[in-house]
Amino acid sequence: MALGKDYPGQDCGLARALEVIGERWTMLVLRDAFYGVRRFGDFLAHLELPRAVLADRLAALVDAGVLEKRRYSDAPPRDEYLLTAVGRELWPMVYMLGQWGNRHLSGSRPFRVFHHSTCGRRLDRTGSCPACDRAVPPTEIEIRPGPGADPTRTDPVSVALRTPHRLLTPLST
Amino acid sequence: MALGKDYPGQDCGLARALEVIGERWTMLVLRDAFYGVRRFGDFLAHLELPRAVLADRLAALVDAGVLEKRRYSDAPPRDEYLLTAVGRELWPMVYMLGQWGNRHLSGSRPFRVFHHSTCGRRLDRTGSCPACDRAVPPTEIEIRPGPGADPTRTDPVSVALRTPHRLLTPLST
DNA sequence: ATCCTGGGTTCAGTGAATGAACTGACGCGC
DNA sequence: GCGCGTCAGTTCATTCACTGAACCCAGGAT
Repeated sequence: MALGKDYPGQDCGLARALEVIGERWTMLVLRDAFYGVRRFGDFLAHLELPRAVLADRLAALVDAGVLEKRRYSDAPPRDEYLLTAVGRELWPMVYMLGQWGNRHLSGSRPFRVFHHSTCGRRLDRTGSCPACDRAVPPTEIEIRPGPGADPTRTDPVSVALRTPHRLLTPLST
Repeated sequence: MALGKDYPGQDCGLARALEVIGERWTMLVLRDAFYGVRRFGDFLAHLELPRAVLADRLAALVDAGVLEKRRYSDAPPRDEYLLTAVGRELWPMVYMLGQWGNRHLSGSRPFRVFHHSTCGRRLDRTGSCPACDRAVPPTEIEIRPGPGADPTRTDPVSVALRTPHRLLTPLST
């Protein structure tokens, strides 16, 4: 968002939340993090956003405690970005917003569908399993390609997501 | 958001949703609409955003079918903005994001608290009533001032929200 | 020694947000 | 009829964030 990313006059938790995750691209970065994306280059290729913006967003999310930057290799030095416990609490909002968009704005052909990995049932619009009758945490969710998925994309993330995948687990490599 | 508000490469319901409600100020406009704000001037005074941005956001939300513009007076000509059924489906996201912000970013003093109007119990973090054990629709929610509310604001919306108020019902005038 | 890869930073150009000023339709008091 | 006030915008110069391309640097690989 341009010119002042915060909302100083709003005495409201929503305004505080939007100051952290309300900027352009940020929610999509988080979505990818839930999908298992951890590395700068993977975010970059999948989201097709300017590198400078990605670097800024990742740093802001780390700063806010939503992501954690962790070194997974010293030679060469490589870092990965992981959702913290605070960040993982955002899953219901990310999921429900995506479902809302699918229902009303996507011609109702879902791009990806989400199943409860332990029982196989497809999640309802609130993110609950109709069989188990409870909200399913992201660690128990399997993402599968849906009928609307774009088959032409060749970036590593799009390719990896063409096969079923458990949320929060890394995307190969 | 600056320079392209959409995410053309993202084959995802979340991206579609963010193109509609992901711009700066838009979620706060929706929050106010749930609180009962309906008129241009009330949004303007409560959100303290530039008039041009408000006009743009309201028009975009009407265009997307999230809000409905309805004439409530012919002389003088006056319109009000109401949430449509599609827009009202966004309540869980607005509520849960606000709760997440309260928990992690607001020093944990909530600005406003939400109760189930039929039984009086305070809603949990998912927007459900602990007593009735179900998700509460916004029409059954009463908003009350919380301990962190700013007592210095004098705009009509802030003043009206200092007394308990049912969501989606108009704020006096 | 040179190339390649991953993960950035720098920088000019663009376009959206800002805030103040202006417009226009109408109601009201005189 | 005339001025004043209100509501809902539109216009416009300025400011600042996003964009995309170029550049940088560390550490293998060749």
